[in-house]
Amino acid sequence: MVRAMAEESGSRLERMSGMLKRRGFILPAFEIHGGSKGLYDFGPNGGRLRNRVNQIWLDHWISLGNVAEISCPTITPYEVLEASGHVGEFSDFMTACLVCDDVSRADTLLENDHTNPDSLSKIELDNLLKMVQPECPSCGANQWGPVIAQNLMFNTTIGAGNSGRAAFLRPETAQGMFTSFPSLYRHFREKLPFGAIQVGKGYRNEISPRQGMIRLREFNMAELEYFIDPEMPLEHDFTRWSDYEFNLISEAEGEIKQSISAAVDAGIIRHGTVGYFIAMTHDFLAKVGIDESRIRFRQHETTEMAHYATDCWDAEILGSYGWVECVGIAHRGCYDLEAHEQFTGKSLRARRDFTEPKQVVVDGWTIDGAVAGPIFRSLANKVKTAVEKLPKTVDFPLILDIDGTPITVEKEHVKRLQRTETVTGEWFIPHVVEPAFGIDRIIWHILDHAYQETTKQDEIYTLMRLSSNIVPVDYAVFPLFEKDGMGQIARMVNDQLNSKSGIVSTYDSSGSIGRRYARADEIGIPICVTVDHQSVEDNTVTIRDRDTGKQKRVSIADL
RNA sequence: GCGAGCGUAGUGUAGUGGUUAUCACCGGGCGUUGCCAACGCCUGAACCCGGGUUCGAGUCCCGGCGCUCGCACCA
Repeated sequence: MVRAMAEESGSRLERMSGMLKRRGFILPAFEIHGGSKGLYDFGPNGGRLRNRVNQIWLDHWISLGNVAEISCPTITPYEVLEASGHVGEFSDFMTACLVCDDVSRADTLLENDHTNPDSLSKIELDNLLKMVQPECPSCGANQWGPVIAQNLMFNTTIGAGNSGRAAFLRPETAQGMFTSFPSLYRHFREKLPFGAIQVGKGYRNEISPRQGMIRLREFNMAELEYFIDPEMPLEHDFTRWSDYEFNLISEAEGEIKQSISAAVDAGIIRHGTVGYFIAMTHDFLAKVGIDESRIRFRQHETTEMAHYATDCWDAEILGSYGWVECVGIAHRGCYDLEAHEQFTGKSLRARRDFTEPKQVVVDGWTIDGAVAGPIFRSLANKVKTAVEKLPKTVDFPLILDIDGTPITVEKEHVKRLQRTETVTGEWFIPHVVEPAFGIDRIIWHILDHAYQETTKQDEIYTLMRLSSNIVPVDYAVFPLFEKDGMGQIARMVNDQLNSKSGIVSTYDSSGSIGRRYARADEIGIPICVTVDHQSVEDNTVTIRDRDTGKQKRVSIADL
């Protein structure tokens, strides 16, 4: 029984994949050259469907009112992804033997020469490799080429030859939004919370892409980075969802059905904004035609979460491959902005005014610039910083340790510093809540959920019950026959529909009328318009609903 | 990356070394039919790539590429 079901669903998957290829939804890319694993085309129907999904996604988040769309390059300099932690987490450092071309992991080669080679940077590995000259495990030589970060990110070079700058194709769109933070902060008049969204391509050089559209090497992603002040009270309105029970799998409670506000109040969802985005994500998925009963939200185990995240929920969708994670909603704390700030020294902060200004009494020492400056020269600034940290009770002269050098500070080098400052606010690194959508995986499940097989005269009849929000073609126009003027009327109706903005209509006159309806059903065209003999008399046509097959007669003018 | 299986028209397939590669659906044209894959005629379209064995390879062998499944990997 179970086996029979498995075989049944297996062949359904095969028939569906065949149909998606035949009808130009999704197909293997570059197939005439043998194809390439993990790369797919969206065909003439899939292309438009993808575009409409992207557009709905953008509109969905922009409707929040404090979210802006941006677009960043996919080519990303090495340093950006080094700062974000991707180089360390995402890749292995490889080096090629100059004699036999065999590639080895640099840290493995240096295992006997360093206590923790895994922790070394690329430059450190390069240097240590030149110094140690370890033996090549395959040929015994000891000449090594430059260290290259390799694996899950695609390497590339900006510019030509030796002067080129190391770079990657981005593994996610997020980093561009973090590095654009100063511009976003100004755009939003320096007021949190606000968000940046972006749809675009991401690249991961997966070791072994599998399962069709589920793991790709180049994929469409859509991410929102929502910047918040961790100390500001949240203002999320959950009333829209007060009657809706979400499928949640929480770390503590297991599988439960609960409203979002209840789950947030109970602390199951650890942050209100995460809860709000879970609800928003659910609405988006429903809008593009995902079956609501096949959506669930699963909380990451504490051990499975990235070390900096405080809460993370995946939206999982049930389809032909089981439950697949399609959206990740993570509270990332201040990790990303802080990482870029530390790496670049540029401020990525927002300002928070105190409710009442604070009086800060400064009572200590500082250097007397006129005297100490010429004496300490380039160290003067560091001496000043050190002196200002001293308590007011110290006696001079005293010896300070500046970068490992003992410096004697005489009484005439310093002066008392006493003043009262009024501090009106403080700078802090905003926290980030990030919903990240795998568009291809979502599209796969849209197609999977829409694909329906019924039986008609002992044959399998295929119907795509796509949401009219995202169908690639909105109308099909058929002349019952292409004679007696029906063809001309049908062409005119088709032109009229196509001239409307955002509407796509196709004209089809080949084969019997039933065959044309069947073709339209397989693409998921919601409305078929048929021009018949009566149309010639009174300018009416029949319109047929895809899902019910029901027809009614309307005037051409009313279309 | 390792192991196993597979690769034939757009799709699904038949083909155990021997004519011009099977069948169905499919696509296009014409005809016919008063609305749900009807029918007739005509027509289009394939052995993944490269080597080898052989008089002869879609078929056997080797390598590559791709697909599927397990193991590993999957911020």
